Amino acid sequence: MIISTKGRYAIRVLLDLAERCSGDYIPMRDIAARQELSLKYLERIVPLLSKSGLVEGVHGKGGGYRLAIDPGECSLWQVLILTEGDLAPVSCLECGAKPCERSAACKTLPVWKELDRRIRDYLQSVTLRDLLETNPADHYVI
Amino acid sequence: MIISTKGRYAIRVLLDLAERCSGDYIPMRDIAARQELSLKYLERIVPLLSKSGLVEGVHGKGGGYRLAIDPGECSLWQVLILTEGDLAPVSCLECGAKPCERSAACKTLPVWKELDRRIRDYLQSVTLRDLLETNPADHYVI
DNA sequence: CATTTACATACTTATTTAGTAGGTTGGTAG
DNA sequence: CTACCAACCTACTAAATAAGTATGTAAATG
Repeated sequence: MIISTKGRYAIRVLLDLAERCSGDYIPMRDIAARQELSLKYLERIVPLLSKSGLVEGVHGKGGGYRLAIDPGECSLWQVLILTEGDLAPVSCLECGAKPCERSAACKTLPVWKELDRRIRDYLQSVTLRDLLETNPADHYVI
Repeated sequence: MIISTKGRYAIRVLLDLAERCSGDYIPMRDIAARQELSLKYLERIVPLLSKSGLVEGVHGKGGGYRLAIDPGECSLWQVLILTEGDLAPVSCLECGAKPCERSAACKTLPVWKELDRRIRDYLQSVTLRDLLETNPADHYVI
């Protein structure tokens, strides 16, 4: 598993916000209820999105969150690196990993790099808007 | 991280065996030394490959392991599912995960399925032989 | 029978995951 | 001004996973 609940929930919150972007602020309490997720847990996740300017939060009555970006301009990759920190498929590619002495001769490293690239490419190619337009019923398992 | 040391070490062991497949049995002690990996840890990993017929082990003096398959016929995916059990990018896709009640309406699920498919496709497309032929120096980071 | 090597089981230590608990800060309505 | 609401912060916890170690047993060879 590369992507934990943190990243998945973050995307669901953003989609929920995108689906009802009237300009009003939507309290996390509502989103947690709709998405059937722990409010307390979401309250730990969403500030990560807030700090990076993906959403803006307003305190107090009538407050809540509002999408601060165009869903078409926000890729899943962008969201996931905020919450997961890193999506490296192997620990040797994690940012901050101490450089491996065998890397120059490592026959497997190129595969991990290519896998990493493919994962990043795909997740960068999918935006929140793409998911909004998705009708899950259109997809069937092959 | 989807792929732990278990899977990565398994591949390195298989490559080591493939590089010197004279028909002789090669003791894990030698491979551990060459690859600079813990012998004891490898002794826990390699039986997984042995049970599935990727390698054959022979006890006693002159014993060790020998590749039992054609490196060109063995994909990395095949090796990794043996050692990792599962390479699902999200827990909802892990085999044995309890089916999610929201899955029919879940707008994110198709993305995870497609990501899963791309990871599997790539890892199925790379064989041990491909890695043998690899000269790591040919690859540069972009 | 002694040595060598594969194979098995149980433990350990650190980290990560998926939250909970309990508060503080800032803004709104009455 | 005060009650309320909602964002935000910090610390904690329980369970699982990762990455090994330790200590054996089983089988083959010389």
